[in-house]
Amino acid sequence: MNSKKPQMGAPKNILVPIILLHLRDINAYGYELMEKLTTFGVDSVDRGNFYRILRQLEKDELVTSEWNTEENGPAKRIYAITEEGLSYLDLWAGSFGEYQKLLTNFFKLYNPFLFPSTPASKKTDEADDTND
Amino acid sequence: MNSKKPQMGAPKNILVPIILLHLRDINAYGYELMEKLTTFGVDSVDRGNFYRILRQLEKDELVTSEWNTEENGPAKRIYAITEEGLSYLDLWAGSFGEYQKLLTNFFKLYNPFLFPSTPASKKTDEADDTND
DNA sequence: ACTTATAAGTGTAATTTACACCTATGTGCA
DNA sequence: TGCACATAGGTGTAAATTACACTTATAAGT
Repeated sequence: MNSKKPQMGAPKNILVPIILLHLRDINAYGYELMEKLTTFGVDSVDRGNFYRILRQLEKDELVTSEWNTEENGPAKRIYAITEEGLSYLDLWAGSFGEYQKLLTNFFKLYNPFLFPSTPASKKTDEADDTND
Repeated sequence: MNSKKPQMGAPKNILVPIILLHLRDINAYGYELMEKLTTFGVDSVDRGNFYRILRQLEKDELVTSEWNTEENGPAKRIYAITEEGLSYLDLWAGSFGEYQKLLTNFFKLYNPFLFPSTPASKKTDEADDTND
């Protein structure tokens, strides 16, 4: 059994469901996954942490892995999702609705007039990444 | 200056923007805020942590506080949002778009057919808390 | 006086994350 | 050959965050 269920309120580690989601489609190794996540929208994944997450997922039996020494270069540890992993993914996606409700509430209160269901009239435009 | 800006990737403490959002409308004390958050959709706020967050917000000058000893019962520490707090709130709400994009990507990949604009056919139903 | 509800706060262990570093393989090249 | 470099996986550990339990204090009801 997995020792940690997706406890809502705030998604502590969104990397986990994203990793599982990618593994649902294709088996992949860590380095490969990190690249995919970057194109997916995750900015700067910490490599050290990432590998540790993968090992933890394997401990929790949400994924399995085996070495691939066929190709050139360093050996790759190929990960595959398990049935349990698929269940976890569904569970997460389902219970995530709670969090989404919270966010909907937030934006309703934040700006009751410009509700983000019509992103046409976003006053922030594209230049909103002005974080110092 | 605030020592911590809303660093995207994953909202570590969604309580902060929610607190500020409520304080934008009305000045309130901690206990009161906690009740509001519960109705808002936040499940089980840890009291200890909550008060500590408020003090931290004050240190960061996103809010100010003063004692109210007028009314009966224990003295209340009334919080009010500052200009900096308002700025922070806007900054958070703006940069949160990145995270939302991530979530949109997730659900696009999770189920390309049933996009979560129609949550009618959720197969997980309500009875999904069958964890250990 | 004692109990309960409200209000704010502290102590601290566990968890999570960030940052830096380490091992190892293969390729290119000088 | 020997060195730098890119890939691939991994560890150590301090900082940050969170969860859980506990404490102080005021007022109301009995």
